[in-house]
Amino acid sequence: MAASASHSGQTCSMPTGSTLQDVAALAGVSARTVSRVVNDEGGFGNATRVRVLDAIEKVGYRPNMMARALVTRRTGTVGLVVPRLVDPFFAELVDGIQAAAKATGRTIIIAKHDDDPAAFGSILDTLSSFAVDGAIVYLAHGEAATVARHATRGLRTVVIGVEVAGTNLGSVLWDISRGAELAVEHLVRTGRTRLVMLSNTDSADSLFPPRRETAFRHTLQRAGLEFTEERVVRRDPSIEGGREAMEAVLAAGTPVDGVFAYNDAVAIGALQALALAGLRVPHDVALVGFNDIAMCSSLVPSLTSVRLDRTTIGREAIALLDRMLSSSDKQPPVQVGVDLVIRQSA
Amino acid sequence: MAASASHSGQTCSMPTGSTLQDVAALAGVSARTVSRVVNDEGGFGNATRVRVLDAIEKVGYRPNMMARALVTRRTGTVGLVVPRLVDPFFAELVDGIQAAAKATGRTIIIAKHDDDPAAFGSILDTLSSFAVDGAIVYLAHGEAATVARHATRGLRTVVIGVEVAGTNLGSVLWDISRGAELAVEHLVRTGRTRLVMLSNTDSADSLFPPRRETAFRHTLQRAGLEFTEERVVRRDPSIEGGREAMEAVLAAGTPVDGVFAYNDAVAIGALQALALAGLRVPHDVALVGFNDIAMCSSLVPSLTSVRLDRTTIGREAIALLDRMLSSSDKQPPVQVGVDLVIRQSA
DNA sequence: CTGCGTTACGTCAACGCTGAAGTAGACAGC
DNA sequence: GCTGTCTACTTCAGCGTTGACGTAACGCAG
Repeated sequence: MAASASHSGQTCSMPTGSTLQDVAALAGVSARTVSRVVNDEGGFGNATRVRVLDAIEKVGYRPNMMARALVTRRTGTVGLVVPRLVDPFFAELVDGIQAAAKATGRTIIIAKHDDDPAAFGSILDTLSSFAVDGAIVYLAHGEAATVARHATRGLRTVVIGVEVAGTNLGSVLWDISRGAELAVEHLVRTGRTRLVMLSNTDSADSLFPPRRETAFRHTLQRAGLEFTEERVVRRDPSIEGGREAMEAVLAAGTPVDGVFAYNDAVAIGALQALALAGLRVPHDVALVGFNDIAMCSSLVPSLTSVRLDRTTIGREAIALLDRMLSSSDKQPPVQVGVDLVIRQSA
Repeated sequence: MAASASHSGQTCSMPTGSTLQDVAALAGVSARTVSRVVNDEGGFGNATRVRVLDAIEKVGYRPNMMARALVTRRTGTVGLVVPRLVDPFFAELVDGIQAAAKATGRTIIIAKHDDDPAAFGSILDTLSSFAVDGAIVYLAHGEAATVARHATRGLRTVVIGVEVAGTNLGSVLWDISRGAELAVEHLVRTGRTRLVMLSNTDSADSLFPPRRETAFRHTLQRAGLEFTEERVVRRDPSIEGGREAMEAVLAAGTPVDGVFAYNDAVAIGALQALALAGLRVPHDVALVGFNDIAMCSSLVPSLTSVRLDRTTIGREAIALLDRMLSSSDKQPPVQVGVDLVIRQSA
């Protein structure tokens, strides 16, 4: 077949790309041999290799991943599930993971769940359908059970950010408590004594312990500074929330010369509120954010923040998934360090 | 086979999820019938449907997309290629497209090319390998030829943001010139007469015409305001670039009471520079951004900006791709409206 | 010249699914 | 009763690829 390839051999509309068969026919070998060359399995002569490679070039052959995946059960694809893409933290996280995946020749399928448990479940179903080699997920609230169930069914999964106990999930963790300590210690060390934390409303009732708040309290106490409940103000962890929280602190007349924000967005909001109130940062009030999103260095004043290195997280997550794919032993959680990036704001 | 399903029927390690065959055996019908039920093709009795659905539930069957795609040549997947994910504009664009895709039951594979032509090409190759139904791409500089070549090979492609002439690509466009006009007209209408544009260095030599700059010049002229070259300052289209550009304007002593920024990041930078210089926005200087990223409404003062509605763009891109998939006729470009969102800064 | 190992292939079946075509039974009309 | 039409199925092949296995040709030791 396809022997009608006349001199120019140009098949006009190539609706379904060419296959191993086409290449084989042109090169005068069997499809199996072409497959061997494509996958560099060895077991072919050099002359054959050259002929096959030529033919591949000529017909523009691209391996069909669907067919390959059907037989090998590996797609070279990793599902990545995050709550949101518009949040710079997650956008940068995705970026880091994708860079790491690229380095190991994997493709990433990104999905977002918007903290919707139903969406979360169906995303995992879809990923299974697509026969991803594994998944890296940042959990929706309380969806640990769902992800654990899928993992039991065979989806190798790395959870990032929290440890889910008693399952065969992998974990890549960072020490939020330590990060918060670093931030507060820095404020104390630079002479701030009237500290306030702008926290997340979720912290009050979250399934996860309010690690930043706990660290804030303990670090204050260790430093011999008084902790009172009015020194933690909780709002939505957004710019607006941060602005409101800071305004609330100022309106309440709480004396303040240092602020630890739940995340960088909150810190940005605080920066706005302080500017509106005519307070200078860091002269009057020092300010520390959390996450170290890219924008921190672009602010005026630039924002001191606790850094979670997304490149490292990505690399570790992919590496852990690799280990989980090549061995079914339970893999220990991976800790990624946090550090404080000191800029102008504190 | 698999008749060993004892009373509880629990297969412990389920490495390769169950198949149509497994369901068929349990329900006592042929695999083809199960397939019919799964795809709701009709041609089965109600009793059978219930039995099959039960069996599906029981064995936890999930269709294997690879196998299905191999036969049907449709994966229900769309490749989405953007330059960057960390840029809020693209993050929001991805969000909009993904929302639209979800509504039509599609899955999105996201890839980023970082304006690297080599990466761009290999991304398109990968997408072809994965047999995506189509692709939505935001071009890297000058990669129109690459995308056109892939389109010729059968990859249905929608290009967003620019029109690529003389090809079988679809386009979703927005009228940047009109957006720039709206912005500048607004500044003029509100009594600003000493306008400055903070532009992109690329504008000078880009393959794309510098539409914002042209519109700026023409709108000034139409309004009877003098245009001089010093009224356009070009820098990197980032926060830092915007800050530098604004500082350059102030340092040069160019009189200014209105600023049109290349994008919102530049506007944010300008906002910083103006604040540092003790100028109030909008009292002393009015400021308009471009794109209307989410953060515009969170700034202080909130930023007036030209809105490109990402939800609409996403919906139109997916709809256009749908049309391209169901008909091989050349589809006309789709225009998405732009408008000006007036906030505090102008 | 035989036996055995190695290299370089080819052949065949299978992955899980669906399109096409077939079949068995029920039911209607004349 | 015969034909035709419909419904509800079944059977079979094949999508493009790779794993398992077969085999022809060659080299080389004895």
